[in-house]
Amino acid sequence: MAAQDAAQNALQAHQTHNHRACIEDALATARELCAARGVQLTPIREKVLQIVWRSHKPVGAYEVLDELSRSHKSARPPTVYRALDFLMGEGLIHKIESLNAYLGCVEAGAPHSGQFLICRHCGATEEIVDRKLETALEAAAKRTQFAAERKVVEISGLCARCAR
Amino acid sequence: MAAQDAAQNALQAHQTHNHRACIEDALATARELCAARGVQLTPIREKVLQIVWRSHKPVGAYEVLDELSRSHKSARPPTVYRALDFLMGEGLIHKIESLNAYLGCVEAGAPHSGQFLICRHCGATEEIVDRKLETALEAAAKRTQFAAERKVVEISGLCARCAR
DNA sequence: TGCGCCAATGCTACACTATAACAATCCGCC
DNA sequence: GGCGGATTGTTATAGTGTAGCATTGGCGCA
Repeated sequence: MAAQDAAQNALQAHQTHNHRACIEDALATARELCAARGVQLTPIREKVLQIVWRSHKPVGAYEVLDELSRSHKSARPPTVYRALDFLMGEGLIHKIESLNAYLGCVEAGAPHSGQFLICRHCGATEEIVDRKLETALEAAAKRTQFAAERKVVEISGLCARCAR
Repeated sequence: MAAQDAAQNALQAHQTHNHRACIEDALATARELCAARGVQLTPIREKVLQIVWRSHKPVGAYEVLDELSRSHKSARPPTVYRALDFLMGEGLIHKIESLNAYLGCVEAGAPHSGQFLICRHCGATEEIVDRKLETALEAAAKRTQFAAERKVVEISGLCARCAR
């Protein structure tokens, strides 16, 4: 079954690393970063960050809400969007515009717009940091004296595993 | 007033070229292309294309619907989305993911994902065709054996006029 | 002529994504 | 104790997009 294969691929992708550690790293980094900046990583915000990090697939806001509701019964859409906005503001997560979904940032702390490879089959999304691509973006903007602020780069297709 | 200035800038941007001709070119190209491909550029589809081309700002689907309703009273959301889907399928318009809005394609006929410079002040959005950027995108994907299909590149910031 | 097919449109309802606006609470500080 | 700012609670609603089935209209063909 194709859907099963896709799920399997995503699962294997997760198994190629210790995802529990992956989440813990992200949370630890977030705690340090927030402490250093004097902003509050409240329980709700931390929980939302954890939910977003549960997989390497972008997660929709209402999916976050469903999950968050288990521990915070009073959670409503604004609860989630506020937390997501905070986390984006601190550079801890990214929004994937072409999916209206959110993904943990692998370079938390370094302010940047992300660049993403999104597999349309298994959903796994990888954030890449490509200096040449960054340079090309800057150059393209500069060519028309455009002052770039945010750069959205989202490449959809098939990941190596799903393409075989 | 800032909003007035922005509107003024967008207006001037339009005045730097003959936008009426601009629209007519787009419609003529679309007609030729559809005829050559044996697909139907129906009145609704043509009207939607014209509405999208009314400005160089991305237009929301419901904005299109409002406008379309004047000539087609029975128009409903599906009417608009079907037309937009058709036009995207034929490469006549692009969707700007970060705005959930649609923009006429300046390179109709040549299949491509667009690259866009979006001014957050006046809203004017320019489609650029940057070969180096394209190459950098391909290279970035290839690096992880990712089979790229669609590439979303949307740079937000301030256009030269609004940055002054 | 009448039938069947297919593309396009009509139409209702609904799902999903996101925000406005105001109230309540908590907590540190004077 | 009370003030002020940040956070969360709460209700309602705005904005974006699709499912699903009915209807129409043109075109080929028996």
